[in-house]
Amino acid sequence: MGNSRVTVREIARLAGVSVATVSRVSNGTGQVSEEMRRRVLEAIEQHGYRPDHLGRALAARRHGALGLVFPGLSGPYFTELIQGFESEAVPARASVHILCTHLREDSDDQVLEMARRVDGVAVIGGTISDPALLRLAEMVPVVVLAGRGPETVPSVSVDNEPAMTRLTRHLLVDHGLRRLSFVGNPDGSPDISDRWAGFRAAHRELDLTPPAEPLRVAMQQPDGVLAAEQLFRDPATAPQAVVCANDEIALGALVGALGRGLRVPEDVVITGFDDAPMAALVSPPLTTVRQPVRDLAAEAARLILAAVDAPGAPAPDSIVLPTDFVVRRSCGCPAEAPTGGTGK
Amino acid sequence: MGNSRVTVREIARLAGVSVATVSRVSNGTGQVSEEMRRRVLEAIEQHGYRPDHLGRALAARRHGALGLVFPGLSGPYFTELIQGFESEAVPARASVHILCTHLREDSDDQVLEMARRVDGVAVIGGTISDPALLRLAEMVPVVVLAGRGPETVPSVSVDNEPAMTRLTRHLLVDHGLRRLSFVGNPDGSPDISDRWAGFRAAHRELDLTPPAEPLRVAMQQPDGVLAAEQLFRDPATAPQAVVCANDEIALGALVGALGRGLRVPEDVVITGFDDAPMAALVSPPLTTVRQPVRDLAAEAARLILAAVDAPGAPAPDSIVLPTDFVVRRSCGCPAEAPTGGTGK
DNA sequence: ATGGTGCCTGAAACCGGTTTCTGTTAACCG
DNA sequence: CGGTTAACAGAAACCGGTTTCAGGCACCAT
Repeated sequence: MGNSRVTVREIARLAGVSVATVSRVSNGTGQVSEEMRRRVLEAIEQHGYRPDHLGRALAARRHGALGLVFPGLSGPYFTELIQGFESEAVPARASVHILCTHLREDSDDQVLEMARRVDGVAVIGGTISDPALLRLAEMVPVVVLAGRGPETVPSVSVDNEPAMTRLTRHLLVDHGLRRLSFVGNPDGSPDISDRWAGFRAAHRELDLTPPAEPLRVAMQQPDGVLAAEQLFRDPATAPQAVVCANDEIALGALVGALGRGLRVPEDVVITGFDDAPMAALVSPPLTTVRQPVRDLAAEAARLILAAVDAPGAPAPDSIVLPTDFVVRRSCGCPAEAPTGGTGK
Repeated sequence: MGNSRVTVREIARLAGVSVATVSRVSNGTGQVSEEMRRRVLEAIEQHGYRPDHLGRALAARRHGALGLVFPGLSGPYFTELIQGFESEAVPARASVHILCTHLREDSDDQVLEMARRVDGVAVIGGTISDPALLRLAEMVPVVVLAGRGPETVPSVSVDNEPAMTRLTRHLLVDHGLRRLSFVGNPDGSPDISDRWAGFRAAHRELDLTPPAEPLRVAMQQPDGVLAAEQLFRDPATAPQAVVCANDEIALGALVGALGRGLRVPEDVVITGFDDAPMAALVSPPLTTVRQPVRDLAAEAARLILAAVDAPGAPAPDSIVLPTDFVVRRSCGCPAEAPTGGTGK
């Protein structure tokens, strides 16, 4: 029993019926008499028959799988994405394929290759080129997750730019800070690019000149530590506030700043983006922007699943989810102040 | 061009040859005359033919995919695992399916279902029941990653117990500490169970009584913060050293301790396990045990791929990789002392 | 001229399912 | 009682590949 080598024809022979009947019983489709059903179910039960996924997939011309493509895996942000995506895929009986391109030379080809094994793909913004994205979209439904693609490819993202503008404005206006540094690489992903744009927009609103360049580092805690080291090396050029592209960097920067004996927020203000679980737990707690990461990925999965089920339907509109500005102590506010959304 | 709807028969018709010849050309198998090959390649090129993965998989009775099963995704440890696994799978042209069971009721069934879509599976220790593991092993090659399964299922892990014994002995003997707390849930995974065992073994070696119970928390930074809160609430019962089951917890505990105004290592010693990138960057840097997480997963992937290629071969032996004891300042040592392996 | 040998080629079977289409049977109706 | 219809079963085609097997042909040695 439990032998996965047993096929429809085998069951059909044992139950003394045709393969069509076995298929009908095992799928609950069509009309089957009580007597036949009983005989078939008995044979299925007795030999532990389970229809082969490949045979079924070939006949249905459907893989029963969704792809998720990353540049690289790092930090709680990505694990949240995966789990949000999975939470929608699994109930839909679709398995999840993942691919980390590591921004290798052949990333585009790898993604195209993956597309031939799944029914739809979500690509993290900034992972592959736009032309590749378009070719991908010809093959299977695609959505860009956390970022934007070409006009015709739907995407799911948050209102990065206004959120970061609001945060930056808070530092400039409410705290009267002037020398701000932005830490993160705008070329690394559309998300960061938007946040950098929001950061500069807040400066221009107030007729201030934003820094010409961000401090380009990767997105993890260690990168934040290194950034702090660089920013605070020379007290003369040290910023009053470090606006980090995400919480991971901010947490690293905080550790780095405290490690150098600086007080936060008295000597330097530090802010993040994401509202990762640690953000509320460090001392001082991190002022940041909460974004619904899991929902973001779940929404992407839903979009793809819908497109798979309704082929030929027009590509859905892009979705922008709202964020919340979360004021805590690392910006210099006395305590957890009231928060408000930035969504329209 | 690029149309994925074109099939072997279509190409065969266009090139005026049989499907067998097309198949031979596209796979480079068998003997084909130069003239035929040219005609077929031309047709393939012209119509952008790429063999369908499902058809091919069905004929080969091989999915070209490997599964990776987690209890849940969290922290750098798991992202490292995924990337290590992928680094072996991708060159072998196998895609990677992931499944987070979240320790749900139907975890076992979900994993069994996954097994029908892949050629082999790696299961993180402690994710599913032993009976399920055995049934899984009847279906496809399986290895337990970071943990142990039933005798007959090969596993890949590190020498957790001796490594933790060595670290604990260092605290007890070299630093003369006595009141140690272990933070982590031994029931959560075999890895942690072994580390807890190693912790106690070090006490018994010295005729000391280890704590009866660990402080059971989950494995992420926030859990470490909460643990610190609990441990240091009452100064009378506060431990002299906090031995954490992994670096994430230790980092959280460190943040929590510093946040309460405690000095590390003067007031309390904190140690980790993993040697995550942050371990070396915090102040004080974390004394910990380095384990080759990526290699661990890569090794698991290699084992599975070998088993898939050589069906019927006896299950390989389990593998235990060595670790390194990394002494830094959080244990009270003055600076980065010489390190040494614990592997046999 | 004959038989043997290798190289190519294509028809057909196969992988394991689903689905269409045809045919049988029984029930129902006037 | 004859005719229509609905319910059901099975043969065969299909999904898109690979592989076996038999045959055709050129070349070589006898």
